[in-house]
Amino acid sequence: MPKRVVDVLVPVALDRTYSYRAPEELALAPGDIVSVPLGAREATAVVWAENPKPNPRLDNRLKDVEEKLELPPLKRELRSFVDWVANYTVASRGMVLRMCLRMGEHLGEERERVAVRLAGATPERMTAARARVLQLFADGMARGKSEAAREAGVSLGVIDGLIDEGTLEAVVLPPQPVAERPDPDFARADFTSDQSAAAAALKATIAGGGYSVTLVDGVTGSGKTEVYFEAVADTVRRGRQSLILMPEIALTAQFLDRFAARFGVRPAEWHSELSPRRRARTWRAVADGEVAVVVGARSALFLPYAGLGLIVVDEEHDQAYKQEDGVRYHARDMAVVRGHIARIPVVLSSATPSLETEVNARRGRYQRLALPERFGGQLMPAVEAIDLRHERPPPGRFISPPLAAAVKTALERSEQALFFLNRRGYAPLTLCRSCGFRFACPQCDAWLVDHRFRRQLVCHHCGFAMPHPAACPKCQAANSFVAVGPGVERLEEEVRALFPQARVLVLSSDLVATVERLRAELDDVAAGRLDIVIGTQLVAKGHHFPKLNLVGIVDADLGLNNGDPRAAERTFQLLHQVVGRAGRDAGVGLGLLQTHQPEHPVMRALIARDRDAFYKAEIEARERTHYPPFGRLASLVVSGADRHDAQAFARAFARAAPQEAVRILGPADAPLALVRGRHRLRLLVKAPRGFDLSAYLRAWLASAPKPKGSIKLDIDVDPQSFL
DNA sequence: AGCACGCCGACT
DNA sequence: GTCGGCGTGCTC
Repeated sequence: MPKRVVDVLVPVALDRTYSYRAPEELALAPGDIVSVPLGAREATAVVWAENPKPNPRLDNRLKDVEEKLELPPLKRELRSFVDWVANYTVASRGMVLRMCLRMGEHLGEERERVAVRLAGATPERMTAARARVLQLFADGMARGKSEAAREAGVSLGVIDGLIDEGTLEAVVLPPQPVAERPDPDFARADFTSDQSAAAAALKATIAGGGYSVTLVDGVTGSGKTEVYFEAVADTVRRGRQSLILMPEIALTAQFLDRFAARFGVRPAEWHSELSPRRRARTWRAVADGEVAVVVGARSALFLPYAGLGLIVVDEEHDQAYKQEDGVRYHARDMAVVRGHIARIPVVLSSATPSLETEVNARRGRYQRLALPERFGGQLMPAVEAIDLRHERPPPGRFISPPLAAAVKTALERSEQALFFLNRRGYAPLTLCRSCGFRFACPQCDAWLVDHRFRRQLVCHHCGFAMPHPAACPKCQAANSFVAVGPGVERLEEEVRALFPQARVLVLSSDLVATVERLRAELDDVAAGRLDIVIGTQLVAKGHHFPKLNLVGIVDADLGLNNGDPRAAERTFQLLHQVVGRAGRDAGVGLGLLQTHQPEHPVMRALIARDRDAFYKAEIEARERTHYPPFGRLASLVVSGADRHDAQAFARAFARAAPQEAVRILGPADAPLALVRGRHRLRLLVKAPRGFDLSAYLRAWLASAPKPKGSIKLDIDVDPQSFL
């Protein structure tokens, strides 16, 4: 009697399942997590299906399933989701499964947590630092070492010294639970009538528990979060799990505290910076259903929830939801898919919805809950343009006289001002005044950005960096370099010259030493210990600055003219968000946009505070050009070490395209034709709305030549970025 | 994605 | 003579 055979999906770059013999004693069923031999190694894999009729040609090649792991099986809901995502993104099912199994080293012992507490003996020598530590520990509580050092405001050395003296002792703590049970009734929200109405409507929508998509649409400060917290509370009451997706997890300490203020405890976190052990424990706790609420970055969408009951996508328009390497998926879109498969409600939240979501809401496919007012009666900031064609900054400067005057006034009123410039470093281009030489990256199609703080010229695409040379590499001229264009570091020089008395902080991702340090700096701003903040995108997100009343956008046109079909949408969303930082507690704020094109629909909509006008114009433009969501796109990027090989392959590949209702553009040089020493060509597939692009691409791949050697083909269904 | 197998350069 | 570079191809 031949053994039973099961088909197993292994988490490697394979689309197919492999068949294995199933030893009777393992009693395997679909979803079981197993260990199987794969080539020379062992792989943790998942039983995908029973195989009643194994291929006879495989008879003598079949291996046995090694063991069934002591883990909850993957539910059918998650398995269907894996199949769906793989099919849609044209990725292998194995690679999608891998995202679900990213649990790190789930086996092995729990590492001991060591804390310190008061042991009794007073130290022989008393110092001010030691006194602060003793005062902190006077309550008899045990604390983590670094935590204690931070709270007492001393270095770790002081704590260690006290342990050596026997004043403090180290104790082993029980493992910290992944998350405590949130209490849905911990704190009642104090709602405005708008919020109450929205919360009631949302609760009514999700009461049935079935699939639905709701857009919570409201400006920053209108209380969207508190409204969807009510949906989370109801989901907790029903004993189901909630997932809150966030674009950036590193910066959400404030968010976690807000959650704790409503539910009494912090939620479980899931993001790339979790330690392997914490990751493993969280994975397990999610799978066991011990965790009620997960707040996570996009990868949290692939966790094996025991009983998922709600998905919230916060800031649903954020670009960070698109995974740009490996399996290229959009977490917001896939959240809707998972919600559909799991038959649960999905909540999207945004002040500036993506065009896709806005169109779905207008068509009634998504329910819209509008929160038109700011919480506490604050008004949205006034927005004005500064026309750079008439109001020119002095030569080599970037702050126009009216913007400088407005900042001066704000400072005189003891208010804070923010300069927003979405460009890191000192200057985006350096050239030689005597011969015209420009510093370019040797392996990318990009200029090197001058980073004076790091004393380097840096490529923002591959990370290449070189010291700033003393003389021109081409004509040997000394002291002949000119910095062209502004970056935040250069802006800082200008700001310090204009406002020598002001306390200035530059916030830029490359200047962030640690997340802790950044949080401290953000707290300094919030507490009013700084007067002027100069920031990149980093300041647009997630942090509340109560004393900030003026926002100056140094280059509102930046990012508008790069040929990206989503440029207008992105610029609108970003500028809207940044301008919204102004005047959150201190009366009416002001946003000033320095622009060369005040007539542009983006600027006009921002100035008129007429969001609808922007959506109307942009929807019309997309409809006319058949761009998403009124048509579908896929991008195929061919790259290779040799330009001619890459070009030859791209052409041969294009010739193999099946003839259907699609238009194929290219191959043409990709917008960044050279990255990390690889030449890139792009094919763009434009298809009508509702066209099955994935099936088309799969058919194409099957009949087209396969990439060989260094040639690589990257497929991106629904591309977000055109760079 | 790993990992082995395989065929050409600088070392014990 | 071998160690090892990473190109190619397979994994039930």
